[in-house]
Amino acid sequence: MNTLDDLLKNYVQSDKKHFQAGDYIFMQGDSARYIYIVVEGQVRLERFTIEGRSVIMHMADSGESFAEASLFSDIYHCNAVAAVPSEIIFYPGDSVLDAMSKNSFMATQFIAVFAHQVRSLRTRLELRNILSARERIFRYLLLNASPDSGVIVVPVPFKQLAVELGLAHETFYRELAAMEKDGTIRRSDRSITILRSSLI
Amino acid sequence: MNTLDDLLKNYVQSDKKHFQAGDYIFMQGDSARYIYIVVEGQVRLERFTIEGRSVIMHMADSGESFAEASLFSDIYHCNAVAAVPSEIIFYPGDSVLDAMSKNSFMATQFIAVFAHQVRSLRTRLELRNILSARERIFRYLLLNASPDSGVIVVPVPFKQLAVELGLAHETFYRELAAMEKDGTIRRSDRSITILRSSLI
DNA sequence: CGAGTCGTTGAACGGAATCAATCGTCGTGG
DNA sequence: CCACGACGATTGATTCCGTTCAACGACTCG
Repeated sequence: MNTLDDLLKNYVQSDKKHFQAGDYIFMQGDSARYIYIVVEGQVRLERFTIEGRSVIMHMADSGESFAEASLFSDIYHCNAVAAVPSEIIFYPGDSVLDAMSKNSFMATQFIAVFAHQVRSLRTRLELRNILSARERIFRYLLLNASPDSGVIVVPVPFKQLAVELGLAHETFYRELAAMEKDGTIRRSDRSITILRSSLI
Repeated sequence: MNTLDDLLKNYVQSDKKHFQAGDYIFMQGDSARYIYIVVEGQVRLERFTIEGRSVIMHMADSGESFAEASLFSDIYHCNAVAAVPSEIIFYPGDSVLDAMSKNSFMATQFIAVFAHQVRSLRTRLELRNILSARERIFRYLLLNASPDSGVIVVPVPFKQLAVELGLAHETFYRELAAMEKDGTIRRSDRSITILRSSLI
């Protein structure tokens, strides 16, 4: 039970809808009614600023939820736009709040999901403080390796992992190749094994 | 009511303690009993990995909470070490859970705090995807400017803001000076005014 | 069998980190 | 009360390494 969707689907009725690339899911100032889950696709959250410029606040990928803060606000404070054709689930905010007030176990689970997410985001942010691509990748591997075997199974294409790590995919592949060459790791398809901690 | 401390102090009794730099607040594997708030100082959250290496997961600064996930775990999954002399508040996890189950309003507030934090972390992470220092700073300013006046009041030393933006402070000062010179912003002490959107 | 995407490697460029030095301010203690 | 140290703010010069552009092979899917 790591995602909001896993939790909410047990307690609250939802709706589902498809959006074309460029479609608005909601706009800044609209009354905040729903929490959303990206089933498939990608959603861009952007805020209008002075002079009509927009600034990207977040890109929600498939599996992620967004606009959770709408539970506690009357209006949305940003736009949500489908960046690619996307399948989106809607949970009515008032139903969610209602379920929480009636079911403290569900409320607790809700907090657990958020606490987990906060921890994960903090760690990702901390990784970005590491300048060296090599070191950043290596620390990521250390953090995600199974403690006993030192194996990491990457559930997504490496290209996407590079994005998550904030690296150009070319750099990522290059460093991975270098680390394999010097015996730091071993690769086979989607799994990586840490052999030794080259860098101290 | 934006922080856990603001919320919890109304419902749960806490304890306070001082730590010297290097002191352990808890260690990986200890039974998870408390949620913590950094009143003053800085705490390093680190995880031991294979071969006894440790990887930093997060640096908690003053005002921040940490180990919130301990509410839902039997043991801590990382070490917490005071990086500098620090003043730390403890909230017993079971008391917090108890308060939440008895008071659904408090539980809802708890979720609001987390939702806010998640949104904030996502935005910070998204900012880091911007390669150019100039653009990164400028987008930060746009996001944090008062919508009408375009004024940003920075509550911390610029040096610290540079850290939050993931830039060397020299780079930060340089770009700020350049932006002031070319008329993009105006500065006076701790407040910055956006004059025009130089970059499109 | 093409279109699209992942994976991979090479070469060149640019810009941010780094090292270094200086100034101003604030607090502190002798 | 002044000397000193600590730290923020600032600017200059240099280095380095990650991005970018480019090109190619492998593989999948329609």
